Amino acid sequence: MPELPEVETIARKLREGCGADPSILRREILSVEIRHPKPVAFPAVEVARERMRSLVFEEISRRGKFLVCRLSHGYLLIHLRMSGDLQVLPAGQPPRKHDHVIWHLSGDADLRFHDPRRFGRIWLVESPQDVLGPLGPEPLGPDFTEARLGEMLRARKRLIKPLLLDQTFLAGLGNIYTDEALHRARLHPLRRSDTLHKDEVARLWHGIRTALRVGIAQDGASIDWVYRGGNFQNHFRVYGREGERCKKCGAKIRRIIVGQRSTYFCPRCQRAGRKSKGK
DNA sequence: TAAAATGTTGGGTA
DNA sequence: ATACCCAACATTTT
Repeated sequence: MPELPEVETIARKLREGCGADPSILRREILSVEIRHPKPVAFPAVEVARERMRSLVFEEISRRGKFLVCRLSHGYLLIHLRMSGDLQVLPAGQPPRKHDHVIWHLSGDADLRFHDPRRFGRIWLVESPQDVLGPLGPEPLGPDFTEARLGEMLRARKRLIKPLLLDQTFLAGLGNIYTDEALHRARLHPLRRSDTLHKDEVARLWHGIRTALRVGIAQDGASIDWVYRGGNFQNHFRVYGREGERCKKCGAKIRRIIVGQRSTYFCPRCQRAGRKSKGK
């Protein structure tokens, strides 16, 4: 479920703790309980379990939609995909349905990977680049400039929405924040990437960064059956609002399918350019 | 009931 | 090589 702001929020909570939930930093992994092998992408399940034992969580960060845990040796990388979640619970609580991996930590705390759809994956690697290498730039990073975005867009001939969802193009946007960013930029989701003018590139750059920043400020979104405290769902301008009024112009929000994904936009604010579909 | 859900990947086509 | 389409993964919810 999570996109960049949700993963950022989870990383911060694991790092700093959250209310009664303690930080997992400096805690030692006493043992790892793998109740379902599916999420363990690398190395083999038993090897991963053995290697994690006695390691310590030294640093928690994020790259795109990946949670990056630097351990006292190597890195634990976690991708939550559609329905994954990470929670810290007091030791000794019985596992719940869909708790697939449980790290038993020093100080009587457990870290749990909970994932009903089981699309999520974890990796234990020496170098994070092995997994994170193909990712595009960080949209909130210092090297992602307006000029860089313009060059990136011009180098491709793709529809803008599927391109923004491509993690090798830009790391961290998902279906929600892409639609929100395009609305902020007043760009139609079917615009072709190499047709954007300079001011449109600037609007897109600001739209992407503002949507993500607001999402992070709201602790991410909590929708469907996963509630983890975020509030961004109450700030959606277009996502999930088919038939409702655009908060900017009052037109009815439309829903179309682009690249097999629901796509919400305002037909008045985000007018399609004449040559937007190419051909 | 059928459809849809914050994601990615692999296979096929042009 | 690039771009695009579809199916698949697995479960829950509306």
